[in-house]
Amino acid sequence: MAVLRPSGEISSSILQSACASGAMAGITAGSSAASDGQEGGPGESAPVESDADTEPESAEGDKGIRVFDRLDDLEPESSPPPRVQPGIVQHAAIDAFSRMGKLTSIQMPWESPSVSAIFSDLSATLQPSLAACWPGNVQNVPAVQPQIENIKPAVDVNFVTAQGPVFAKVVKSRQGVTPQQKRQRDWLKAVNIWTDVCVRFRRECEPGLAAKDVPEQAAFREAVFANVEANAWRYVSQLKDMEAAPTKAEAFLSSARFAHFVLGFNLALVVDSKRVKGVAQQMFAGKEALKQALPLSVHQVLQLHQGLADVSRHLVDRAMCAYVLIALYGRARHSDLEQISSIKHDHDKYGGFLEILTRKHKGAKSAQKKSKFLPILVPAIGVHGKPWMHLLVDVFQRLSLPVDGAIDGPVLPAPRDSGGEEFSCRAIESGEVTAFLRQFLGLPAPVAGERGVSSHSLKATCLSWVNKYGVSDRTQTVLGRHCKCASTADAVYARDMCVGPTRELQRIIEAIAGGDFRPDEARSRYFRFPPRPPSPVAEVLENQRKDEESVQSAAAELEEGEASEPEEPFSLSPACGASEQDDSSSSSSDDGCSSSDEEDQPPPAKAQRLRGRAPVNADAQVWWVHRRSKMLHLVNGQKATPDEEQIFACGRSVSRMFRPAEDADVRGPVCNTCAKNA
DNA sequence: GAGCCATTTTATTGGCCACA
DNA sequence: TGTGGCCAATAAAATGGCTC
Repeated sequence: MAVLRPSGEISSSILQSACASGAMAGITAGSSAASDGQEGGPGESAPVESDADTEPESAEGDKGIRVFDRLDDLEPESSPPPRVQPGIVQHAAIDAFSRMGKLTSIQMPWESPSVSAIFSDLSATLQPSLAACWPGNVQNVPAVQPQIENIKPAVDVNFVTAQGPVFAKVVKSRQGVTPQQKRQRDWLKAVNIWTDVCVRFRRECEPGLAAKDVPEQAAFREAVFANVEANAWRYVSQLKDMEAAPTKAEAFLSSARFAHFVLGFNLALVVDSKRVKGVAQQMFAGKEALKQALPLSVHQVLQLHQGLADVSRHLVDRAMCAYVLIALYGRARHSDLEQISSIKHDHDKYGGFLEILTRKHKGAKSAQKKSKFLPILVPAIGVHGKPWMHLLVDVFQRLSLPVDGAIDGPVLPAPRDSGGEEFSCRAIESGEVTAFLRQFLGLPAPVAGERGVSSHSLKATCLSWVNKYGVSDRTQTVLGRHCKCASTADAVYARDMCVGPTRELQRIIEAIAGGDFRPDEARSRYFRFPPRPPSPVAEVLENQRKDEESVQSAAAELEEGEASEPEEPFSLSPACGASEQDDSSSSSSDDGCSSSDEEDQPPPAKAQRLRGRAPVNADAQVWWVHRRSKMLHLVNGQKATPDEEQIFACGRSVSRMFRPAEDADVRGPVCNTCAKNA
């Protein structure tokens, strides 16, 4: 009897029940990664329900829940199963079973047109008998349905199509589904599909278990499953001959691995097959070269600042400009801002940061990382040399959008109508941000094969600047918010760790504002020559600040005789933003503090390992070999500049661990990534 | 057939882990 | 510690279905 702890192992148990026997090896309860599948699913945050009143301990003494030991348990029983105590994961799995009869997306091999023609006379007996036949009390369990807001489509949108606010042209009319609800819906769907596969496999493919097994079906089963590796190889070979998408065979192998290692299908011959993997990799190597989103130019960022400050524009357009600037200066993915925890303001008209905390981000995969906040520090001074946070606060407050304290939702929800007075609970989507950027900046749609400017450009822009400016690898790594930076630090430490690099970014932004750094120019003209330190704008503002500080200090001494206190945080009142909008022509951050921060910084970390493709000149390819592993790597043999670091096509740097390959080396193993990128 | 929306497919990128 | 490989999350493009 499988006894399940209320930790969500029901999903694996059900799949185990569905899979265990014959062609499918059983899954060890409690060890299956399927139980980990709730990670990232709705079970991650929802508490497991308990019902101690109805759930006495099992005979084994485990306070678990007996759900289904075998699939046979799913057959109608004269007496209902003794106990059901579903938590959210259990609900999901039960709900998946309750929907089985509705699922038609999975086409079993014998249902394909060609094979079904052969077995057409068996259609009556091969009809999947998947009508739900669940124990009564299971049906009584309230299935977890996403509480989708406004099931009726929010089609109360009557967007202006001609001249009008940009957001009205790019924001789509969609159901108001929160990011959590969307995540839960996708998760349930995945559970449904895999459960469908498992149950139908067992019902119809295992000898003796099909409702009405017939000789023809058994023969077909034998033909298909007795030589599963050969069939898999024929399939991927066919994909290659058909010139299918380069990743399709790899995707097939990934599915086979999941089915084998997680669900317990006995597919070892497939996942270990050299020839299947070989064909998949040959196809994968045919992928087109990497085309990353273009970073925004300084001029385009200035346009966004202008849009935010332009009072003649629609408030929602200004809010979207502010959102884009937050993502840009915060080096945030669109998804990082989709479900934030809180916003904290720590800035004044001289600089500082907007601090956003989020727990839902791309790096949050392990349970440990999910428990940590990802701090996003946004510099308060823009490339126009002025503070801009007060405009953000002003616009958001006018729209009644939360901009301080706990948020627990998206930074910018999608407007519900063209009036921009109401907002849906759903977050603005990445596609809408991309469309807004292109519309607002007047950029044409990228030509086929190019990425152009997209929401990805927001994360890439500042990182491109710091890269061109030549800051340390550690600073780039922290600013890029790569998880390795926070892997050994708790949330508070990670937040403090970001301050120094973000100040460094602020100085780069000020250098751009002062004209000392021009990232959009050719490499040889990035920096002003001769250098002009410090910039007049920064100098004037610094003097202004010192003057004000001296006045405040003198006043404080006169009044209280106390030591000067820290500056007050930036006022969030609308009046503050409006009054200070125009009187500060430029600004700079506190360089004095940043220098001390630099001294406190730990020694630079080792260079970040680059991933993805590095450009390789087809006419100048040189193979190198790793001295120890004898693995061959490909490098572009022509440097753009003599001091340029050489990078392999796999993204690794050329080091003394490598040497140019000789004839004797060419039979050695080849780096798959280099081969793909060649 | 155009336009819109939802879904599916493909591409990108960072994390994690095994192994030498 | 360096290296290779796999997985997961996400973005964006492609596709399909529906309505007018």
